[in-house]
Amino acid sequence: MIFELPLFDLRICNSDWKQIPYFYFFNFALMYAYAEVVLPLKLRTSFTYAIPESMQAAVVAGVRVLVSFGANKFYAGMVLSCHNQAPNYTRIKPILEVLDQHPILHPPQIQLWQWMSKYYMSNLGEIMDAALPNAFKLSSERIYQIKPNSNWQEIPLDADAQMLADAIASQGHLKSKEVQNFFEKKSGIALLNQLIQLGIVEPLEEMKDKYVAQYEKYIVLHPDLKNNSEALNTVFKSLEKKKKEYQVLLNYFALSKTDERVLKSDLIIKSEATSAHIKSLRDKDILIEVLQAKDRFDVQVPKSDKQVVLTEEQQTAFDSMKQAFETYQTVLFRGITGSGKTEIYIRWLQQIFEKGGTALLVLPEIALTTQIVKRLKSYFGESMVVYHSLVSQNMKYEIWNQVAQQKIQFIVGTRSALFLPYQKLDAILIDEEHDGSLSQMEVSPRFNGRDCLIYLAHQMQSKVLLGSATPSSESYFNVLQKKYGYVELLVRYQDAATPNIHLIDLKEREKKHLMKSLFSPELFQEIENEVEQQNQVLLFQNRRGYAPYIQCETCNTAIQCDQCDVRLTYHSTTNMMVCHYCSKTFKLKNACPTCGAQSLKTRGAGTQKVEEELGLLFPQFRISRMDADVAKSKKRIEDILNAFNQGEIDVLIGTQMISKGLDFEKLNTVGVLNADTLMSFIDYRTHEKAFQTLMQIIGRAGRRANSSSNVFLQTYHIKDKLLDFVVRQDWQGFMDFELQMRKEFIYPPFCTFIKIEMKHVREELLSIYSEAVSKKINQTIKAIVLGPTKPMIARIRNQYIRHIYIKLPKNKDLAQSKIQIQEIIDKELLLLSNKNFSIDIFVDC
DNA sequence: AGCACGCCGACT
DNA sequence: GTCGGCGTGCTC
Repeated sequence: MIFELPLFDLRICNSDWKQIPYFYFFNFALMYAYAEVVLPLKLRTSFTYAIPESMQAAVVAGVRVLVSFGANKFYAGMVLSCHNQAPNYTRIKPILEVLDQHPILHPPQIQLWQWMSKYYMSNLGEIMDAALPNAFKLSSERIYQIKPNSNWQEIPLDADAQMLADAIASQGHLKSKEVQNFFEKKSGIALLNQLIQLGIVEPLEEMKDKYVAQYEKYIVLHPDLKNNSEALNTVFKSLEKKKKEYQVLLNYFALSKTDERVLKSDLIIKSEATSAHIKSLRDKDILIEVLQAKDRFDVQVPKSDKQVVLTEEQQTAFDSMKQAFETYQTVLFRGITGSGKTEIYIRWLQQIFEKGGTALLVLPEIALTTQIVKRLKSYFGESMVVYHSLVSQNMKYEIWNQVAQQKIQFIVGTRSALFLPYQKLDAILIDEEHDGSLSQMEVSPRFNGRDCLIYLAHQMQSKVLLGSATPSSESYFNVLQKKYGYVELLVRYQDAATPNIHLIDLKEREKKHLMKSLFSPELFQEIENEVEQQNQVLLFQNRRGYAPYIQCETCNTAIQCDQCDVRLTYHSTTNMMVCHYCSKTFKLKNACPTCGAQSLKTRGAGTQKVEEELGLLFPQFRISRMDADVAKSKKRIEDILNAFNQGEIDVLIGTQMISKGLDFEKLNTVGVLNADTLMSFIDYRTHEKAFQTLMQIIGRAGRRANSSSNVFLQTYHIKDKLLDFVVRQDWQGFMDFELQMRKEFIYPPFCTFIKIEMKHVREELLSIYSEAVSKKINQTIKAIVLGPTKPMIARIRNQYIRHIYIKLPKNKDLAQSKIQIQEIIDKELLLLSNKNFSIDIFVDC
């Protein structure tokens, strides 16, 4: 015996010694026969692939591999682990190619994905899809092309087949979808099969990069004209008769002050020109067009060593935060609006970086927080990297790789930044930790980003700072449970006055006929006074459109969407009725569809109506509106905010969108036209969200020192306890009350709350299935099971909906219970003839 | 998810 | 009689 054999586990080699490669004995630690691979599909399991000998060294957890899947698909999958546990099926495909030289995930991410998959009952494939930038995603697509060397032109074909063959030949190739839709009415598949059988066309799997670089057109002044005022003068003179082109050139100079590259679309909009005008200028060698990949938005500020100066109160808060971190890994920091939370973040970050540490700062939707990004950039300059949904795919790819190689010290990002491949983070700061934009609710995987980050922090032993003016009930509960440390900062920076809050009883004002349209006399008066003093007003109405519904005065029916159980919203800008749930639009009718009477009336008020009514009352005011309809582009949002900032708007009307991050000097008055729309009970979180939103809106007013500011809350429910807490700005009181209610009625954080949403086009089938699942869960699991219930909106896009709610006790059985629930859902589905159910599971949302 | 395979209505 | 509709099951 010359060398020692490593310990050998007989279970893992299928007791067939011949199968073990000889080098197995020499390099035991590196030799694995199989890899667990996640594919970017909605499948519940990972898949086992064989690792070819030649790839032994290259296939490790965290690299992407190219694999074949099914009859003829190829995907880039992610290796989760390598092992020698032979699966109990025979057909094991080999990995075809290793796509990454170095892992693009580290152990904390692999752990996180697996935790998320279990905790949120979602598929690993979906998590992978959500986590990776598109540049890392590859999949094959079936295409059809003319067989090389085919003598198809000599084969007689009927007219349609000939047309299809010609199309394929001229296009090079067609996709299945394109073939299907090739002929107006009938499908082209049959003809395609004919062509394949005749040996004219062959199917092929084309690997396609899902990532398409986003290019944008920029306009630059022709180099000959740069710094050549003489030539420029001549050019301007030559354009005297071409007014539009003259305009365009003028606007180019206006826009190019900060950057010589001006976005073509900006220039066109600003000059109210067309691309023809620009083309004309290009032809005259005055402007040139450049194509460039979309940049990350770069705030060009040089790095400085400037120190933050903390006020006495801020310093105290900072010190107690540091102290709290001695005991706790996570600290909740409650800093009221305008108290200067950012200064404290900056100071802490500076201390971390001085020691060579790394940090992640997560902010809500970055679009509205450019101000904070600019400020951070002025402190951290180039060492700070911004990562959010608007960053180009190119840049995301690059940032991802740099993080994986630990080259980045400081990331500022939105929710998606939590997936970056950190190996170690010293600090994770989550600003507005209560904010909804931290969780992904719309599509699976549905997760709470804050909770994922806390899990991640646990993996990496990072300190976590949760900041908010109105912390969430979950985080506050953790403070009460002594799981988190707690720090407050309740003094406004520079003694800015706290706004006065006026509750206004709409019932009473209406009874006395005091209302001026949608405005109480108090709010009306205040708007008038403020604008006259050149101050600005923000009006909040939580509904977009003109009227939330249209009702017939004769038969009292409201007009509904034909595929959802939802009343249609009337939009005055387009003169259409819109379903806010499926986005279907309808022409406005004169007569009631139910009784035929011509007595349709708009009911309620959306932002468009507020805008119109206000315009009628104050025709001289400059009024603007910001809601999802206006703000379809980031540019549009910025334009409105800039205009408001520069005092070009007197009154801004908006939905939730305007409740966040707006800090304006001259904004002293905020009006909430109907606070009740926030409070109509939808789920157990409604009150908490309403409280947070109202507090946030209040925070918009009076961020300037030495001036009194006013907030008007109009409501029909003047006695509502929630409004009482809002008026007193009593977060603590509200939370204590809310937690008491949650405890009494057993809601989170006193249980784990799971919602199962089931949909089907046939209501009877849905009832049968949902009843069965509910009953089974009730029998099998120790939990409170509610439902199935018909939700308030019981049908969307022709699909009927049922909800089952499960309150699981927070104990050791939790993970097991979730598995059981999933099993029941699957098993009951197998018992049914029709399986076209859509089932969505929400955990903790 | 996507795609192949399989069983029933409206057409040549 | 077929074509092609969708409903069902499988993918390492």
